Amino acid sequence: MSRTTIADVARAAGVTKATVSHALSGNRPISEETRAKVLAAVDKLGWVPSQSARALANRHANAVAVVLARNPDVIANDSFFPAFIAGVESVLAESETALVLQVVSGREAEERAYRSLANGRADGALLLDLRVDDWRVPFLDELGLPTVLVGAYDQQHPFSCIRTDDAAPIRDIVAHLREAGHERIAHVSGPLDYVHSRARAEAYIDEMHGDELLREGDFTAASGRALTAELLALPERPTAIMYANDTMAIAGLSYARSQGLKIPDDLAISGFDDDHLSAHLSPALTSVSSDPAARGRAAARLLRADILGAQPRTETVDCNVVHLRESTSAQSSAVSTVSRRTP
Amino acid sequence: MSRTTIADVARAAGVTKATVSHALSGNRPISEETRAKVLAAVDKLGWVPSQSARALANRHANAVAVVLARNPDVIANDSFFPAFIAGVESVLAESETALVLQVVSGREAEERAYRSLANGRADGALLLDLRVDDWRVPFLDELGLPTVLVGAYDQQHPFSCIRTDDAAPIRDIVAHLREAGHERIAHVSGPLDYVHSRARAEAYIDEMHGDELLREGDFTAASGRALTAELLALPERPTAIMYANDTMAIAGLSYARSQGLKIPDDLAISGFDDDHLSAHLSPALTSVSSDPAARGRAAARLLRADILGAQPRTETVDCNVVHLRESTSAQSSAVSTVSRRTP
DNA sequence: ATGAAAGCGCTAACAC
DNA sequence: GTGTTAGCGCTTTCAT
Repeated sequence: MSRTTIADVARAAGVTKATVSHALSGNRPISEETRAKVLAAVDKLGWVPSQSARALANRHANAVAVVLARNPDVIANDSFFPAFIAGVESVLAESETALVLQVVSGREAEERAYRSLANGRADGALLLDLRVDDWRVPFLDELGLPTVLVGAYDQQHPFSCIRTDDAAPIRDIVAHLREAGHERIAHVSGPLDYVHSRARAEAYIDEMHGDELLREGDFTAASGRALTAELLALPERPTAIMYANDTMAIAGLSYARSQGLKIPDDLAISGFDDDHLSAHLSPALTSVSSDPAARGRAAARLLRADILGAQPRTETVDCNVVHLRESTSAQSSAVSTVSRRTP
Repeated sequence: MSRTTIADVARAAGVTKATVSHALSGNRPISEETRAKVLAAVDKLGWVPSQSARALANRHANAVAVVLARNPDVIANDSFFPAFIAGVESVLAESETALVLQVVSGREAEERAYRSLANGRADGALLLDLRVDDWRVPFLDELGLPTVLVGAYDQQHPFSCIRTDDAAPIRDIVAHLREAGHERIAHVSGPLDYVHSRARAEAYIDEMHGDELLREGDFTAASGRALTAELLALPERPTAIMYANDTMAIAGLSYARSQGLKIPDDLAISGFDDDHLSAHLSPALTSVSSDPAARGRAAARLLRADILGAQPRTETVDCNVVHLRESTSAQSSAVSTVSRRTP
């Protein structure tokens, strides 16, 4: 418990608290001589300003927040999140800003969390896992907490936003599958109230002219398996299944194999998110990498600007790359990594 | 920016600030009647106490910290970290405690980070990636910041500690490989100044009676590949390689294959950390799962107790489970998952 | 260029 | 049982 305060420093330097404060912030002219004395005293006492006192006086916390309403288990198996956070941190580190992470369960807890964040714990928030008509958007607007939406949120909103084109890679994969002769192409999506799940599903529906072979999953291996079973039990079963993440894809792949199907010859399979091991599976899994770190960096930069008072703006981070691999190409073996930037 | 303060609530309820404060904290007797009035006013105004003001007055932040001195990229590809954080959060959520995550580069930045955390940003810290003779241990002791060491730190220290037995799974795998007839067993470790890397390496050296086939990697795919190349170029090449994580193991596996070796017949391979896809690789990768979430929960509980003034104590969380799979067993195919609790 | 003093919003002695 | 008041450690007018 560092008991040294600005008063101790002031005393040691033979000046007042105000002078110490200004010597460090540069908020008013200070003679070189006294500044040197102050700096020496600071150094000698190893003083670091109290974050809480500073936050109270300044009305800002030097911290930004991410609130996750997810189940802790889901966080553990998500490959997007850690990379995203890493990207965020790489920007925040420049300005010695901290990241406050809060996991909540239930809407009431989440509201409390945002209220208390807005009340001195954080200067802004990053909103993930956006849902269609997300209640948090108007709520945070009312709280007046600078916020950046991470995801293509289409409703009215007053915030900065990091968009991604989720439709393009889906269309690309459909096109690829069709070239390979597939006609009955299914899609196991994520929960459709997530904006990104919906965007992908809509692109799929648009390409396929219908949702006959669309099934709504929840990103877990269990749902991947169950929905694959359902699809394969159809009178006319699909010959290809596109999954909304790699976890479901692999669960589906295992199930299909257990039913005696050969991948990709009997059933083509693609994932999404491109887990760092997916390229090493056998067959290597076709997937879409999306550079979550780049999105984290962009989001953090936008949020920093917003906090400093910039006008909110929308930025599209186009980093989806389709990796076509063995699991969708009957001529197997070759690890054909056709990378292609989405337009 | 919620402008409502405790004073507004007091006015609305027709009482003073002190009464409001106590009505909520229960720190002194309050008549049911006024408590009801206060609660109603709080509710009506949607008031949430200012974290910064409270932190300043109370000298505690309702937050704990994790400082990572890692490169952001490394965070993104680590399967331990997100699960650990998820475990931590599941405990912190109970007490509405926030987690402050800070990524720093360089020792000076790290010292500043801890100083400022100790100064009102956090009530305690979780120390990961422990190194032999870690400077942070005496440093945090001097700062007086309650801390929990996550890892088997053997030097003198005044903190609570979450230990894991890293040696046992290594011995198990060596034993398994020997039973399969292997004699030249190599180990590609993590950086040896990490206590867990060292513990594993020492167990290996002890089993093998030497470090002839030990190579020090850094957990990246690149180092896995390079050191595998080095080992396979040896006049008498190893017939088995144990890697300190799955990423290096898979990189090594790919390299070995590119040299025409069959896995596991020509070369047996094991990893560590049991990435959630490792069981789905082909051959399925022998690895060690370690339940990072359980360690996160234990660490958070210990830290909470420490902050509340409990005596520091050391707890061993024994959750290492060896998963023997195809990559180490010549009779391939069967996904033999021999799970076995380490003693 | 520097000092003095008034808060920031909350908690907790200290009255009554 | 409730009101008054003095801080917590910093920033920032307002003086000088």
